[in-house]
Amino acid sequence: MPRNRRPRDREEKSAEIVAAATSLFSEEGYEKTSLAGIAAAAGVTTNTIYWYFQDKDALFVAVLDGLLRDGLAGVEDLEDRPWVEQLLWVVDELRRFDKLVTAVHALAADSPAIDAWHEGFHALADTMLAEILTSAGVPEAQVAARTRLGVFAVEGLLMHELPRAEQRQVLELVVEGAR
Amino acid sequence: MPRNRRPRDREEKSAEIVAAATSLFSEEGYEKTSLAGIAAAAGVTTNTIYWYFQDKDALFVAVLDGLLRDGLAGVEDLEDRPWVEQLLWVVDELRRFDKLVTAVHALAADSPAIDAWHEGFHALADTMLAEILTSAGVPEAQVAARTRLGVFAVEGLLMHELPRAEQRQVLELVVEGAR
DNA sequence: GAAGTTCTTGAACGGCGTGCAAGATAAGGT
DNA sequence: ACCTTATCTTGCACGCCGTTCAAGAACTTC
Repeated sequence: MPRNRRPRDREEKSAEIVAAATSLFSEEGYEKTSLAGIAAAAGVTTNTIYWYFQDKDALFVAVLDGLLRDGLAGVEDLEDRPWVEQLLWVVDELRRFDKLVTAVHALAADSPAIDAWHEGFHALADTMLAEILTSAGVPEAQVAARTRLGVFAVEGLLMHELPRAEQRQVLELVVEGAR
Repeated sequence: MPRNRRPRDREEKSAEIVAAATSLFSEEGYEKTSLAGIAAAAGVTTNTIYWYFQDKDALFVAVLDGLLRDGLAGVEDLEDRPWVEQLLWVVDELRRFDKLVTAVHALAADSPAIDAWHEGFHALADTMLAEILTSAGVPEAQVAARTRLGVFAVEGLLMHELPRAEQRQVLELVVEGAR
């Protein structure tokens, strides 16, 4: 009884599909990207995708996981910069995938898998932002509420284009008066 | 040369379609609502919708316009209440249509009609919130930035469920420190 | 009635996500 | 060397979607 064929293939092929899906989802958005298009870009058949992923949502979650992993890798070397600059960096980074941001919010209500990813992402984002605000001098009693406001501010900046100066103004208001 | 058949029908029928579309869009969201379902609920054929509206997006905009008109009608009698309560009322009101909120953000990038409605809505919202903040004592120089932060806060509260007390905390931060 | 406009429908198209049964590929056991 | 078995790939089909177009029905005016 042979246990497997080529244990390597699984990861490689699925990574190729995720790569193709990542660029198409990012460029065209979730709804306008078809599995047929992803399959063609990855050089496989549509149905092959179904061997590696349960459905379109599961593939989308895999894309999100990959982007999050890559994004976290770039966070390392900016810990010592001013907190506003850190947030602006995050805004710039996420802005490249603004179509995915709105897609996540739209799909979370219907897809448990995407909803779970969304909750996990916010838990992580809340933790990181709370640390930033704490080291920026926000008193402990205010960190929770200001963290939520900060997350809303970042999300707002993602979905509505604003000049750099006004982006900075909005972010500064998140800690203003907190000393 | 007969000029028209029954000038009344146009508005009545289109209003019936919009009514059916409003409830279905609100309950199921944009993507999960089919024109066939709307047509059935309105007692017409799918293709009849195309006589009154150019496409699904145009019908959606008509739904948004109707909801906005109804919503503005309820705003009148709360001008003298505290500004936080006013915003919480808006949050409650919009929360009933949270699926439409995410849908608008997701569709605006692809549909010029929806994008135009979105911009118009924000122009209106900015004006109203700016008035509220001004009469709440925010200095003129800070009104613009705090208005934007306030809009982001409201949108955030729409898309992420929070206990009432924390909703109030977040909103209060929007003017805190402004005197 | 005939003409002409307004509204409604039937039939069809291409594309979508997805399921299922058959086929290819390569490993292990004998 | 074969045959079994697990892994992977594909072909084919289904039902639903938004949208189009040409044909028909309903009604107003002449």
